[in-house]
Formats: sequence, C-alpha cells, structure tokens
Amino acid sequence: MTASVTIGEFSRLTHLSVKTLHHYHEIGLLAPARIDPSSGYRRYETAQVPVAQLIRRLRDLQMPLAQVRAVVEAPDVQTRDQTLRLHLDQMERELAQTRDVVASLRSMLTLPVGELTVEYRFMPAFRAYAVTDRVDRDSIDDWCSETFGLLGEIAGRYGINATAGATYGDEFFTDDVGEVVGFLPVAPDQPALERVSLVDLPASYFAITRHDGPYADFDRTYGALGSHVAEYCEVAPGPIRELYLTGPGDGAAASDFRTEICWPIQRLPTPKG
Amino acid sequence: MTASVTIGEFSRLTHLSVKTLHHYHEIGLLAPARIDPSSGYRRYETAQVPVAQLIRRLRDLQMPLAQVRAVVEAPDVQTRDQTLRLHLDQMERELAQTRDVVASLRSMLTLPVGELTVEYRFMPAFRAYAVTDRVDRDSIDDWCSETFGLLGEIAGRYGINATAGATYGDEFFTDDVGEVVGFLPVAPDQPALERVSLVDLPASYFAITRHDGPYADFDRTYGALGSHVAEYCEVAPGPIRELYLTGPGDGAAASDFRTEICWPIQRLPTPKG
DNA sequence: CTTGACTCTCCGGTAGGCGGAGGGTGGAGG
DNA sequence: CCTCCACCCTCCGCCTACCGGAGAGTCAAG
Repeated sequence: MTASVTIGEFSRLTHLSVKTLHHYHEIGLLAPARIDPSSGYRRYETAQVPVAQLIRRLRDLQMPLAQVRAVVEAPDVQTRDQTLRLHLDQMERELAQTRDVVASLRSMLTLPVGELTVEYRFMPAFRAYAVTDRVDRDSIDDWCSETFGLLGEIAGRYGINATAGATYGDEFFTDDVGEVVGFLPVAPDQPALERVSLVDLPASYFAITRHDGPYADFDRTYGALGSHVAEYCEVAPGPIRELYLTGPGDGAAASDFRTEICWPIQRLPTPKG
Repeated sequence: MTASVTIGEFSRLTHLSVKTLHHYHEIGLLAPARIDPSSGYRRYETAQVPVAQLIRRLRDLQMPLAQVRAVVEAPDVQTRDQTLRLHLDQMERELAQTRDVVASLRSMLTLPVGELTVEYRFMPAFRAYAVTDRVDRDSIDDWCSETFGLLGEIAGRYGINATAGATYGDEFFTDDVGEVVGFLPVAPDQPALERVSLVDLPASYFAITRHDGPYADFDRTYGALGSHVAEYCEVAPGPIRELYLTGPGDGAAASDFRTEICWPIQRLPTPKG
C-alpha cells in the first residue's frame, strides 16, 4: 500500500525542496515516518505525500506555517475544512483588495495629482452614539462595515439624520493598530442604548478636505492634507476624523464615495505665512 | 512650498512607521532631506511625501524593495511608468493564478481523490522540433504559452499532426528552476528550422497516467503517480515527460485539458510485488 | 530646571527558508 | 573488496523587511 522513500525521492514526489523538508521536520510539522538509527537518514512513506502536498498548496497561498499546522493537525475533517474555508474566504477578500490597489495605482499613473482644496472649520463639541475599539489595520474594512451597519440601523430606527464619521488615533497609522471610534452624532438629550455607547466629542479647529473616490486612495489625500497642515498650520493633538458624506451604506459606487478628512489644528492659520 | 518635519511627523503623513523610515534611510531608498549635524535628528520635507507614498503602495503590493528602488530611481517618468505597468501586469497574472489555486483547493475539499489508472508503455526514440531553456518555475506559464504557440504555428505551417509535449528535469521541481524542453515530434527526415532545434528523444519505459483538468492540480497527480512508481516500479533517471493531448492551444476550457504524465522507469514492473 | 515626549544608535529577533562547509553513507562498477 | 559518486547528515550563517527594546541624547513646555 505504501513505500518508504529517501528524502530526495520524497522531495521529487512532493515538489518540496530537501531544505524545506528538513525545516518541516525540525519544527515538527511533517516528520519522516522513521529515521534510520545508525545513519540518521530520514525515511518518508508515500502515504505522507498527500499531507505534504496540502502543506505545499497552503504555503503557495502564503499561509503562515502556524496556520498550516492548525489545518493539518486538525482533529477531524470538519474542523480542518472549516479552518481552510475561512482562510480561503480571507484570501479572496485580500485578492479583491489587491486588485483595488493595483487599479488605483494604475489610475495614479495616468491621472495627474488633483488640486487640493482645504477648508478650515471650527467644529463644536457634540454628542454621538459611538463604537470604540482597538482595531488592527488589516481588519479595518470588516470593522467599519460592521460598525456602520449597526450605526446605520440605529439611525434608521430612531430617525436620526446625521452624517456618521470616525476618529483614528495616531497609533492606528504609525503602529498599524490603534483606537478607532465610529460615531453617529445625536441630540444632547438622546437616550442611552445597549449596543453603542454615548460619547461627547471635543470641539476643535480642523483643516478639512474632501476625498472623492474609493478608500484605497485615502493615503494620497492624507499625505496632501498633512503636508498642507505641516506648512500652514499648527497641528493639534487628538485623533483625525473622517466624515462619511457618501459611503457604501448609501448604495453608491466606490468612485462616488465622498469623505471629509479632518485634521485637528490649534487655530485658524494666519493668512500668508 | 514645502515644510521641514521630524521623522515622527513624516511618519504620520506617510503612514510609514519610524522604524521603516530608519530602514529606508539606512539602505538609501528614502533619505531625509537633511540631518541636523549636532543632534543627528532627521528632517524630512513635505515634498518627499508623494515619494514615500509611492513606496508604501508598492510595498503594499509586496513589491521587493529592490524593485521599488528601481521604480523610484527611474531616470524619467516614462521608464518608471513602464516598469510599474509591467509589475502591475505581473501582479494581475499572479492574482489570477492565486484564484485558481484557491478554487482548486476548494474543489479538493469537496471532491474525493479519484482513482489512479496507471499504464506502462515503452516509448521508442523519436525526433522532434524542440525548444530548450532553463526555466524558472514562476515563469513556466509564460514560457509554455510562448513555446507551444511557436510549435503550434510550425505544426500548422508544415502540416505536422503530432501531440506536443515537454520534458522537465528533476532540478525544475527540486530547485524551482531547471531545464525544460518543449517538443513536437516529427518524421526522422524532417528538415532543420531556424527558430527551433531538432533533437532526438531517447527511448524508455514509462509509467503513464492521464491528468484531466487544469494545470493547477498537477501536483496531486504527480504525487499519486510518483507514489505508485515508488511502490511498484524501479525509477529510471531522466526527465519526466508531459504529453499535451488537449491543451489551451485546442481552444478547450481548463477543465477539459487532458495531459499524460510519463514517469521514466527501468522496466515493466513484475506483476504482483 | 525638570519633565515628558521624541529621537538617536545598536543589538537581537522574526519567518521561512537557501547556500555552503565538513563529514558520514549506500550502492554500483571495477 | 575497494573505490567512486551521489546522496545524506548537521551546523552555521545569510537573506528580506522590518519590529522591539536598551541606553542615551534632545527639545520644548511649564
């Protein structure tokens, strides 16, 4: 039913390099069926080929070895397939995202840098329903769709007609993980709810510009606005705000999204610097 | 027009971490505009933001820093955009490929392992038009479409009615790069041509199985056939052959591809081992 | 003058291996 | 039986693209 082969033969059967097999043995992911006690030679069984191939495929998909291990060591087929399916879904989302970045980079090649229109605005303090979390940058899309799904639902139920927004702490950008607050402005006498908290956002001056288009292009607008602020304003501490004038919740296409990006500043800049 | 900022501010403008900026400085990819001689503090210019953002985007697409450097240091915009467009095309091909692997992995989850039908056959020596190259595994798809495009064209022009194939040296699988020979069998008196060489393929016994479906699933059939050979046959040296019974050149869908995989063996196996 | 936020350099570690040195094995041919 | 060569072993360092932290210097506000 099954034959014993040397590491070189096994390498040919699985298309994994000898070095890789050594590595997988060392970390205990794929140990040879037995080891010759005198020579130390590894002997693999042909029955191990399918496992090795599964590992190879998962690695081809950039799955980290830790996750690969979770898959191949899954106690039963159901668990294994479930884990796998999750990763595949994940992969497909990332693929779509990469496609977006590629597309936006392409458009960046053909389209010139647009003019930047910056508006200075004082935003008074206001109360809002809010969802606060420490969010990882990789999962911000999921988090947003969940959060603004919830806030949108609440807005509909209570007849709140306000523009939702979010604040992003500095660490979110610099450390790729930080505090994010999704908010929906409400009247000061709005009652508390279970699923969202009630917060007061502080007043501040802001340098504001509108970003038109998909979120994949945000970095350019951020950079342009940030450069502008660095040149003409005094930066104030506190998180950056985004106001989602038109977003996915409005059933618009990504190219029709409208977002205001609000950079906190100390005061209105003096005309001419 | 431009303002000088500290590394921390620059980090916020570009969403690159301070550590990353240090790194880019060290390798000379993105040096600060100037360095304070007394304190050693880096000072960046806001004019550097777009470059930094380009780098960030390219890194998001997994582009190695060496290539990123080639792009940002391109002498003119034409060169740069050309390099970039090439990489983006490349990316999109890889994306498509990844999608295929994901799809095949999904089907692997649902479909059982098929029966393996192995046939033993003696293949006499024959002459063929051939294209021989040292091919990298990453570029095998491109190489094949080019090679078999050429061979197909020649077959059409000279009225050759034979099944094209290829041989793959061991190193192609074990080292991810090796000699590949695309061939088109011809009569022994076939005249030489300019664009392809004329080679004689040696006779050998083979263990042969037919792989039905897209090439992304090859590894399973390879593993199954290889395991079979390891159990029942004596492996012979020499490259593995593939015969493309039905392939992309025949206008078929990937699921209708038919390929014979031929594993060289010493002799016909003795019935019952 | 202190405090706290920033910044500097240097060292070490991470994943997932690759490449090579130095030395032991195994089977085939002579 | 010997020798040869291909194969195998372990160990060490290197690779990319950074991250984390230590220890020390710097800057601006209070």
